[in-house]
This record gives sequence, C-alpha cells and structure tokens, in this order.
Amino acid sequence: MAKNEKVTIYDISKKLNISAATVSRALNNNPKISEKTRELVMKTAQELNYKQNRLALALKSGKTNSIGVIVPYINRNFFSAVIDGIEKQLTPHGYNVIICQSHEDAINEANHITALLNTQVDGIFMSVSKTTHDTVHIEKILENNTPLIFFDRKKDIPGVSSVTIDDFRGGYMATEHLIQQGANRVAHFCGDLNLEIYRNRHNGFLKALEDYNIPINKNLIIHTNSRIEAGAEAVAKLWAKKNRPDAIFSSSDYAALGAIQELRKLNVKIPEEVGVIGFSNEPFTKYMELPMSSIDQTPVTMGEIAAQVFLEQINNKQHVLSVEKRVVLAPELVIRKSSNKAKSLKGTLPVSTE
Amino acid sequence: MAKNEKVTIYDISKKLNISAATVSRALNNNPKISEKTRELVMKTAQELNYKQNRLALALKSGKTNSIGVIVPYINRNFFSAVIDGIEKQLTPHGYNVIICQSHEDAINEANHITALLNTQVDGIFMSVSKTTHDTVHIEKILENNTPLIFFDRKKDIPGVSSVTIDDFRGGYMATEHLIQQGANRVAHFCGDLNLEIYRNRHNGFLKALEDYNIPINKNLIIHTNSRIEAGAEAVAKLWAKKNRPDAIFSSSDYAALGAIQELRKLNVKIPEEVGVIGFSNEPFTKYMELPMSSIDQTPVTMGEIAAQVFLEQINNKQHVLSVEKRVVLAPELVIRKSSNKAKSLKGTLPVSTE
DNA sequence: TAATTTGGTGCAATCGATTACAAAAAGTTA
DNA sequence: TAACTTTTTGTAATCGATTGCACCAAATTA
Repeated sequence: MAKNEKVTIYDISKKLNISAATVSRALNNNPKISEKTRELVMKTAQELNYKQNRLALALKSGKTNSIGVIVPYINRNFFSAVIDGIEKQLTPHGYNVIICQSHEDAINEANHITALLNTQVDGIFMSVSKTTHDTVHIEKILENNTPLIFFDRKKDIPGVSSVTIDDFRGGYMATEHLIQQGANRVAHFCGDLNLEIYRNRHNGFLKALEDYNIPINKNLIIHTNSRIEAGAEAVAKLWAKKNRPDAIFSSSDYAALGAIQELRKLNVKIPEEVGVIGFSNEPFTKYMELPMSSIDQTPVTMGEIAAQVFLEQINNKQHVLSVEKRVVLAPELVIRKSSNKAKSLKGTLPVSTE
Repeated sequence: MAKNEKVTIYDISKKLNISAATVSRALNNNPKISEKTRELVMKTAQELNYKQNRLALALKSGKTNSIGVIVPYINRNFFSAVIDGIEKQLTPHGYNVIICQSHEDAINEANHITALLNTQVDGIFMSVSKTTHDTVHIEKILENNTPLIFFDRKKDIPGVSSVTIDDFRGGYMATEHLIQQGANRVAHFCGDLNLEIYRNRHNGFLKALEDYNIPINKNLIIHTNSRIEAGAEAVAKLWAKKNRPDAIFSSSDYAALGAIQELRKLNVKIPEEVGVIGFSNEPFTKYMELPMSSIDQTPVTMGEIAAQVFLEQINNKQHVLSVEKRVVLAPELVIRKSSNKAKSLKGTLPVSTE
C-alpha cells in the first residue's frame, strides 16, 4: 500500500491472525504446515506484494549469497569473459556477483578485499594485480575463513584453489608454430616476469627453441608491457639493428598489434618476412585487416570452472577444512594470417583456423 | 582467535566490562564517549581484529551501501566504461557495485531486478535490453521505492532520471561530416528502431540530409543489427545494385567494420570512393589498419554523471519524492582515416582527430 | 551544603527472518 | 470416553549493530 513501507512476514501474520513463525514456515514450504494455511499465506503474500528481506536472512544464516570478483580491469575481454563464466554458473544458484577493479594497483586490491569481507561475501574470486607483491592483504581473506579462488593470475598460498591455463604450453605452442612456419630467429616480447603467467610463457618459449635446436639469442627477448606502444617501440628497436628476427611471439595481443602496425610502416611483409603471434585472443585480433594469430585462454570456461570449484569447496567445507584444487586448462592455438604462410591450412592442422 | 568465530561488539564489551552500546558509540566516534573509553575500545577492537558486520548495520539502517547495475553485456567497451565511471564516483562513498548482464533478454532483466530488490540495493542503474518492450518489471523498482537511473538506453517512465547522449546530434554530426567530405549519396545502417537511441540517430541522419538539401533515398537506408556480418551483408546488398552510395554512416561500429571489410574485398577505395563512419568509438576502431571514424559517447563521463545524479537523488529524498533529472551529454565526432579525404586535418576542424 | 547542569554509560527495543522447543489441536486406538 | 499419537501452530531467542531514553556520577553554581 504505502509506498515506503516494506511488507514483512509480520504484516502477513497480523492480517491472517497467525504467528510470524507459521508464515515463515509456510513461505519456505516447511512440510509441517497444513496445506490450507500454506495456500492462505502464499496468497496473502502475493496480495501484499511481500518480498523476502535477504538482509535479515543473511544476518541470521551468516550467508549473503553474494560473491566478490576482483580483476584488474573489467574492460578487457579476457576478464569480462571470465566473469561471464562465473556468473553463468552462479546465478542459477542464487548468487549475486559483486565486481571490483583493482586497476592493477595493490592498494585498491586491498581496499576491495576489506570491503568485500565487511559485506560478508560468501567467497572471493580474484586475479591479482601486477603490482601485488606481498600477500598479507590476501591472506586476510583466509583468516576471515572466506573461500578464495584465484584465476589466471595467482599467488602461491597454501590451501587456495586456482584455475589457470597452462601458460608454459601456450608459450611453447606459439613458438613451435612459428618455427614450423620456417622461422629460426624468433623474437619474444615478454611481459612483467614478476607475474607467473609471463614467466611461464617465457619458459615455454625457451623450451620450444631448445627442442628445435635453436640457440637462444638474448637480443631477441624484449621486455614490454601490454600496451600497443610498447610493441611498436620494440619493433623499432629490433629493426634498428642488424640480425633482425623472422618471427615474433608476443605475450600480449596489444603489444603484438603495435608490432604489426610498426612493421607495416617499415614495409615489412607479414607473414612472409615476419610471422607474428600474440597471446589472449582478444576479439580485435580477429577483426584486423590482417587477422592476428593468438593463443586462446578459454576465459569463459575458466570462469565456469572457478565457480564450480567454489561450489565444491563450500559444500565440502564441513568435512575438509583446506581443500585445495589447482585446475590447469589447456590453451588453444588460433592460427590466422599474421603467422600463416600457407595459402590454406584448413584441415591440415589439429587447431582452429579462421 | 578461533578461525570460525567472528568478533562482535559484544566480545569487546565483555572483555572491557562495558556495554555493547558504549562500544558501538566509541567505534562510531560518538562525542558522548570519553576519550579514555574510546581509546580503550579502539585498541581492543584492533587487538581482537574486530570487523563491523555490515549486514547487521544494513538491516538496522535499511541501507546496504551497494547499488546494482544492469547492462546488456559487460563485455562491451561502452558498458564497461560506464561502469568504470559509476564505480569511480561511488567507491569513495563506500558503495559496492553489483553488476548484472541481461544478455539483451527482458526475462534476465526482470530476474536481476527481483534479485537486486531482494538484496535491498540502495539504487539501480540500468541500460535496457533490446528485447524489453513493456516496463512492468522496471516499474517494480519504483514501487519498491528504490532509486532508478537509466543510462544510454532508457524508457520513458515518469519520475525516473536518465543520463544519455544526444543521439540525434551524433547522427547529425556523423552525416554532416560525410557530406562535408563531398558525399551526396549517404547510406545509413540503422539499428533496431524500437530503441530510442537508434531512432534518434536515424532522425539526426535525416535532418542532416534535409539541411543540406539532399533527397532521402530509402534504398540507402538499411536495417542492420550490431554485428560485423550484418554490415558486410548490407554492403553486399548495396553493391549488387546500381546507384551505389558514396558514404556510409553506421549506427554501430561493428556493422561499420563489417562494411569496411566487405568494401575492401570489393576493391572499393576508402575513403576516396566511399567514406565510412561508425558509432560508439569502440577501441578497435582506433587500432584498425584503416582507422575508423566514429562518434564517441563519452561513456566514463556518462557513468560518473549517472552516479552523481543518484547521490543527489538520495540526498534530496526526504524533501522531494520524485526528483527527475534528464541529463543529455554531447557526443564527440572523432575523425579518422576511413572518412577523411584531406591529407591532414589537424587543427582545421573543432573536433578530435587521431 | 544543596541544587542544578553536564558528561558518560547502560538498558532495552529495533531491524526481519529463522528455528528449537513447547503447547495446543486434531486424529487414533482401546 | 480416556489415553495416546500425530499434526499443526505459537513462544521466544537469535543473528550484530544502533539509538532513544533513563540514570548515575562528577562538576558547577547558588
């Protein structure tokens, strides 16, 4: 009726002259309630436009039915796709997803953790920021006894589950592919080696060279960040010298894009003179004039599995206090024009081509 | 101490042999509490690692300090940027942002609204889905007396504030620009005219033609959705006939991208033979081999202003029950190669060029 | 010294829903 | 019909923090 007043079970109980306890039980389909009463309550609830106050429930039960996700940026396809996967799995279970961005800043990350814990979320999913070195703020989640799941970028904390992809394998696949296309001077744009994911990609790169008996040339390994400009600068630097590379494996799609733009300016033919492959399979790679090869991280799957791990964890909680599950997904090589010298590759390789 | 037990103000009060009321007041810096007691409480709270239970607070105060945002997809630069803006403004005020995706489905939208209302969010920001026609589920928000702010895609509901851009003007600017580049057969890819934003862009297009005395040619107006394929198909259709256009204004960047790809296949020179401009200024437009002109919707600003409108609204609530504010932002024309016949335009037009 | 002000705390109700336990109502059996 | 089950419903405590009101003690004033 009145706009301001929210309808509670007490309003229903008063109207029907029964106790609030009965109303509560009727609404929850408690079998101890007679069919007659239940129907009456249900009908009245509908009439009064009753809505359960989840806060009261949460306070009583200690469960908020919401989980927090902390990512560097939501504005990156990889992360928003992971969130998509998490949401897809958790919404049917009645969870709300609270999303926070760290903007790659450990301080924001810590603040968000505090806020989420105060909100009493039932679990936290996170991909750590690049500037996160020590983990005291993360361990607060565990002290608070809140389930924590890392995805993609993790820290090694005992008892914490994680879902990642096999970055080593991704790095290996990318490099191997370039070698198979005839390259033997493969450059590598590696990201911040503080982050495990970039270290692993880098190691995969090295191992591929080793397996194919290609000597490692330190001049061809460039430390870049994930920005377009960084890729362009790296190319400028490499082409200023002699002994230029004949292929580039970039740990970032954005840096790879910058590289391609710069190579075009220098009139270098791609993929004939230089093959290029990135990492992440951001949507733009597909839409480019010269579509770019990349490594797909199956982010939606990653989110879905992270959510499943979470659900398992809270269900087993009473039995095993520190379940720990480390899921490693397989990356997928996506070959497009930027690295593909063959006219047509369809059906010739066990990978997706587009 | 024990991992499971959360510390409450009662634990503090017991330890210090004072009442919980005093503890609460001390923690909230109530001036009625003596300095000595306050310090003691603060110190003890720290020692015991006390964390306020926001649920209890929320239940008591009726405020959850969280708001909900419903967008079609978070995985679209425009929307994630708006969310960014909202978050930027609201985080300092202690709000959590709960994000939901409708996936352009009115049913999901309704479910999310119900969930958010049950969660007792302090406000809801939304951009309606394409399939939302009737608004009963949206009006439930108002019945619940929860502040609602539309952004970008709105419905006309009395008393609801909105932040949008001037799509008419955007459509006009885009079209005028093409005309000024010499075009007089401008094609228009218009989106779903059920949505106000596409209608407005379309009307802006028509008005520009009128102002420049260019007759309207219905054959050049194509209904497309926002997908790449749709743009490609539209071009295929147009080029199959005679009387081809000499410019294209697409209400979607994605359709414009498809158009450019198709035009290249047909060996049509851009921008010499056909100028192309999109709408939204998605990041990829800038990174294309042939960077694409577009209309920027200043999404971060949109989010920031939406948040400000919300804050104003809840502060004025006691005074005016139905404030209604309709903010319309100005779009920005971004000229890039795809529509720019002049070698260099820098400084010659009052618009941003890149 | 008595009366009054001021400062600091405590008591108890409140927010809305759940649930163990008690109690009443209805149904069964002898 | 008395005694006993079985159903169904009610009472009251609980989750944790806040806050109006009452109260006591110390300080001030007359």
